[in-house]
Amino acid sequence: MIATRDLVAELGYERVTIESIAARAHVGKQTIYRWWSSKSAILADCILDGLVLLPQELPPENDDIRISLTEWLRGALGAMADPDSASLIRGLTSAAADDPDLALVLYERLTEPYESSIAARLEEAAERGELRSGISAADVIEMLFGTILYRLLSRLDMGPHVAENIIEMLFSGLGPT
Amino acid sequence: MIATRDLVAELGYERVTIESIAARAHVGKQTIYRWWSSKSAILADCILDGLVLLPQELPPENDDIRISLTEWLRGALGAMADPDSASLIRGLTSAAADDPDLALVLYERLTEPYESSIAARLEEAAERGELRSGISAADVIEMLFGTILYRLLSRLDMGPHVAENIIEMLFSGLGPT
Amino acid sequence: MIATRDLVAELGYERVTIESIAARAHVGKQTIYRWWSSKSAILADCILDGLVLLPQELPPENDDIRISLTEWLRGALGAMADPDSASLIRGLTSAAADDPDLALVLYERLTEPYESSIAARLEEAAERGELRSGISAADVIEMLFGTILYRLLSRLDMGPHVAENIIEMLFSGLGPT
Amino acid sequence: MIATRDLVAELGYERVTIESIAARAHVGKQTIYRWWSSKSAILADCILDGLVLLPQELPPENDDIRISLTEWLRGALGAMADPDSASLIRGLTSAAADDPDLALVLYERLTEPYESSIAARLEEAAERGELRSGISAADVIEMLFGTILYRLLSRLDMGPHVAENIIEMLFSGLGPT
DNA sequence: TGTTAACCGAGACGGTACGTCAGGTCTTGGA
DNA sequence: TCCAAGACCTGACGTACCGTCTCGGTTAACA
Repeated sequence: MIATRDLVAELGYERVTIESIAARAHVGKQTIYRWWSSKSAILADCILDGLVLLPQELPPENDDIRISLTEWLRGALGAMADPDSASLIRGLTSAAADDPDLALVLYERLTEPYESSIAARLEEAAERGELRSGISAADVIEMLFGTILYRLLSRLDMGPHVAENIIEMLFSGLGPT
Repeated sequence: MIATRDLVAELGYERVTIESIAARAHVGKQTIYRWWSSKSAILADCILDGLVLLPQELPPENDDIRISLTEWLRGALGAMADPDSASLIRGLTSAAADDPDLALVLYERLTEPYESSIAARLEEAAERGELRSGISAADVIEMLFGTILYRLLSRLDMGPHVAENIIEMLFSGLGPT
Repeated sequence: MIATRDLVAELGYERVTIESIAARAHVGKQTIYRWWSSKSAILADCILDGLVLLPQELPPENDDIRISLTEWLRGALGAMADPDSASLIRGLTSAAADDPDLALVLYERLTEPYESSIAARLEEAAERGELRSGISAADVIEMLFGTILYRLLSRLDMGPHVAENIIEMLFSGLGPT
Repeated sequence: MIATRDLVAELGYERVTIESIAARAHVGKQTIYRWWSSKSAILADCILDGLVLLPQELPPENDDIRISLTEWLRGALGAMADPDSASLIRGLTSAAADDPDLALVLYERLTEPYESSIAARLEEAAERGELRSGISAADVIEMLFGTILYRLLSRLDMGPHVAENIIEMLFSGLGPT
């Protein structure tokens, strides 16, 4: 529901009411309850329908994997610099914290498109010798998403240099050279 | 306020009402409003007063840094395996997503005790040759906390082997050996 | 609203709360506020709907006017001897003291049925030579109602002999014989 | 308490709170509760202390009793024409309707000063042949006060001609000449 | 084309919690 | 020692939304 997404972006999840959604959509409250059982369920469907924008696709395959990831992360962080997007994602976070079902939907929706794609990219890169072997795409995604989420909630800087730092640390590792 | 912390742990942040806090604390509602302006402000004070338990201290200095971090992470993840603690942290997350002021308090309270301690440990470790140089403690903390948070919200596994995987990846990095 | 009338009779106007009315009527508070703007407005509607009982009709026409009035007054005072009725009327008084609109409704509702009836009776009686001419029915009603009200508020005796005393004084006047 | 009288005059009885009285008088709330048990009790004392204006004393003895009463009633009604006084008396009425104790105090304070005085005047007048004998001062006072109260609550006219009508009816009686 | 059924906006309903106000009691710190 | 100042518990206020439940008016399918 477009009205829902817009209202969450405008006001934040907590401040959006079902009545306000109904009013904004020029729809009766009952019509909403006919299809969804809760506010978070509406959001879950917004996500499934792709109404909530997620970070863009990975850059094309022929790139260096490190550059690929850096650009992707830069794009994702950049999207979060937009106040409405940030507000929306914080709303989703709030909703997911309260509702395990929504959390599951959100998790799958967020990771699915990336997991297979990134897994393939990492594998190819490993074959090209750009990476060491034995790396789990899920772990990488988890770490990157977790970091974005943490910065988002902490209202930390989302500037472009941040992406480079993170990828640098991720690639080089902490161990001695 | 102890009543607040307990209720958030029991019911989740959203389901806690100011009235229920007042009733649990055998206190008038007005007394709460006299001292705090919102539910999240109470939570912020709970955090500042140390009523909300955070993961335990780092292990003793003489350990290998990698083992130190692994154990610390294992402990932190283990704490999140307790449903009440997990519920409390999810509540804090939800509150922080809605209230920038609380987010700031929470962020500072969470990172302060670790930042200096971990920074020192990392520095010593680097001197002992266990780490490469130029590593930002803040970045490490951010990545670890972000990962914990992400797993918590996604209801992912918090088992002990997870800590090892993460530290392994973090130390080795993604780059080719 | 029957619940309102009963509660006012039981507890007195000041001690009746909108919440208690809502609870007694098994109704949400908002439903009451949707239809009435204040407690006194509810009472005004009770009066207009005839839910509040007023003293009975005048006795039949063929009576002597003095006996008629005496009996009517005795009946009215007798009704006030019932604690619930007395409490209800005191409640109306309290409400009327606070709310001019209610006072108007109450005044009209109280006097209307009597004014025309008593006026006609007085006129007939004057024609029969039982009364001197030039008497205003409104003034008589005002004096009788005022006296009842005063006795009611002062918790003075409402016994049957009182009616006779009052009518005696009213008919004979204070002047020398 | 002067502060009370002023506040009642300014705001009306209903809108005056004990807290506002305390604040205006630069006095602690407890000090007020030490001496009075309720807002209406304070007002009762205000009346007793003559801070609240009540109808003036009867005119001097050498007047004709009928003129005396007419002037007294005119004065009383005139005082009620002042919105502040009327509001105050309505407040007392409301309080008396709810609180039998206050009603008693108020009744005694209101009638006492008049009863003995009017009783004596009526007796003298009867001796001078201005009145018929056997008249109860209490009944006269009750009727006059009742009428004033009724007009006050009904928001009826308090103009000077009203006094004359009432006294005329009271003296002449309803019976045939 | 006219009748009927499903749908849906609008919004009233019984509720819960909100944040505020005032009541009456209890504690305290300065005169 | 007294008392203003004001925190405290209580309970009612009037409002915002909740999720449920009728209402009419419109639309679409069938007669």
